[in-house]
Amino acid sequence: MQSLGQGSRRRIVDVLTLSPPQEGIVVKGWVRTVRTSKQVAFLNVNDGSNLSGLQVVAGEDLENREEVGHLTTGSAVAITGTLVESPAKGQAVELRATAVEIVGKADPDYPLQKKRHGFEFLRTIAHLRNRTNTYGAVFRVRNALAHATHCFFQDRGFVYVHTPIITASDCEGAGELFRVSTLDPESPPRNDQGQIDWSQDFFGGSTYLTVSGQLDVETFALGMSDVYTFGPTFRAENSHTSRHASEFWMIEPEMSFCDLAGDCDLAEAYTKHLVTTVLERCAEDMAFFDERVEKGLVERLRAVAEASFERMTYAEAVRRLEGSGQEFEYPVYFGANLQAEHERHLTETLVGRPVFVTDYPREIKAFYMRRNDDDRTVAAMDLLVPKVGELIGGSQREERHDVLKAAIEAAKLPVEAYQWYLDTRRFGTTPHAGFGLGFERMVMYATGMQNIRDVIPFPRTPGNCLF
RNA sequence: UCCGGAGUAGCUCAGUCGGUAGAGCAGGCGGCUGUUAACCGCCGGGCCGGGGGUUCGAGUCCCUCCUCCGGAGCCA
Repeated sequence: MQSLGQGSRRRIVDVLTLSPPQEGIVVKGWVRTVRTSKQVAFLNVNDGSNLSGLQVVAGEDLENREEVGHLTTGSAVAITGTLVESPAKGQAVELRATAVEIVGKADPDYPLQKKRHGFEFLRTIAHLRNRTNTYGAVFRVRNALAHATHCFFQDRGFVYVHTPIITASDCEGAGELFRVSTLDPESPPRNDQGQIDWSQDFFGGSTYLTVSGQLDVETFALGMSDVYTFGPTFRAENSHTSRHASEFWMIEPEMSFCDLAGDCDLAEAYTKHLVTTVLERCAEDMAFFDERVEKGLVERLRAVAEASFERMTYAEAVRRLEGSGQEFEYPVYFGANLQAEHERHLTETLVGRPVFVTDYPREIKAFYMRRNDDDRTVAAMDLLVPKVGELIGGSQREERHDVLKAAIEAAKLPVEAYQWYLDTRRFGTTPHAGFGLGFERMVMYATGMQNIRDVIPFPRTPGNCLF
């Protein structure tokens, strides 16, 4: 039996690097366009390995030339032929077909056409949209960013920790949770007071989908030094914005024996590594985004790769914003959470490049952030970047047992549920720090795409869980 | 959840003052000396988001609901 593995075909991106002529080349992919004239038919075939695809020429001598000329967009084909220099403009080489096997025809109602579609429509056919120029490029870049993430941390000796998806506690009070339950919703068991008795649920108590792997990964840092987690995260927030999804991916590194400045150093190096890698590895796709999605994108990213990021305290940021003369919808004052409009103005206008804002008032930050000596701020940092706003949020963690316990109590969280977390502060605690990066935010930043639903393969948002 | 905008052919859209529903692309058929979002000709294609109202008459005006988009909040 003949094998149909990868060995029997070549990726188009690789074929394009060969110097013609080359006989006996086999490519397989999907037809993007068909142009037919009396003698010749031209197919643009794309296998997802690059943006431009390969021009295939079906000449008169081809046995099934008639059938090939009637191929519809979206059909799957396997082509054997000779790679030759192209006599026409538009491409350097083309594949002169000696055989075209029609592997899978596309019905005439194939929804993708040889023209621009709106992103809104393409979201309704998320199972097919990876076959378009834009989404193919998005998902190649997304892949490159994921790979670059692992390379960056692995090269620095970080251990990849798979933190759990199902959790028992509302980790940090970060947003609404999705409950995980196997109880019968029609008739759940009830206690004496008539309330649902969650102790009879699958795990013997209430469980939820994770909103952050941070607390779990912290415990690994306090034993394995440098670690990171990279996985799906879930928020049941009813947000209708272009920047929020109910299911998204998050990268959370955590380092022991590290302070806030070291945390910023890592965040800056990581961001630059991602940007540099994607410019190098996805040059064709990035040029496409630069031309069709956001003019000046490549230049903007290059500047990020070379700039040194500004660092300023929250207090200074507030002073700069107050003194900027800019009118804001929401007032700026010490103690206020920086609004999206403030963050954008700071990084885009006042600083003009990425900026770390550090040392926020402790009232507006999470309980686990380390209290500063001034007693009113915590060792938190946000990385703000032009166009997107907050890209990374991190902090040095509170390593002092009693201070942490008091913070949990002050936040009105159940101390019992955090006993395991507090344990790490009793058994060899160390200063440690980490941050979280919403992966889709990074993909948006790198591609210039404006909507989170267009950078994740199958977006989940309130009221929408198709595919 | 709040504020704003939009729903017309498979897609992208036009539709004047309220008076019989339009184009381009896609699809089908044919033509064309190697095309580049090819080009030329012909053909098929509509619950004008749903419901209610005003009117002799509603895609168009009013009410209501739904969905989508943008922004805000929440956050990543």
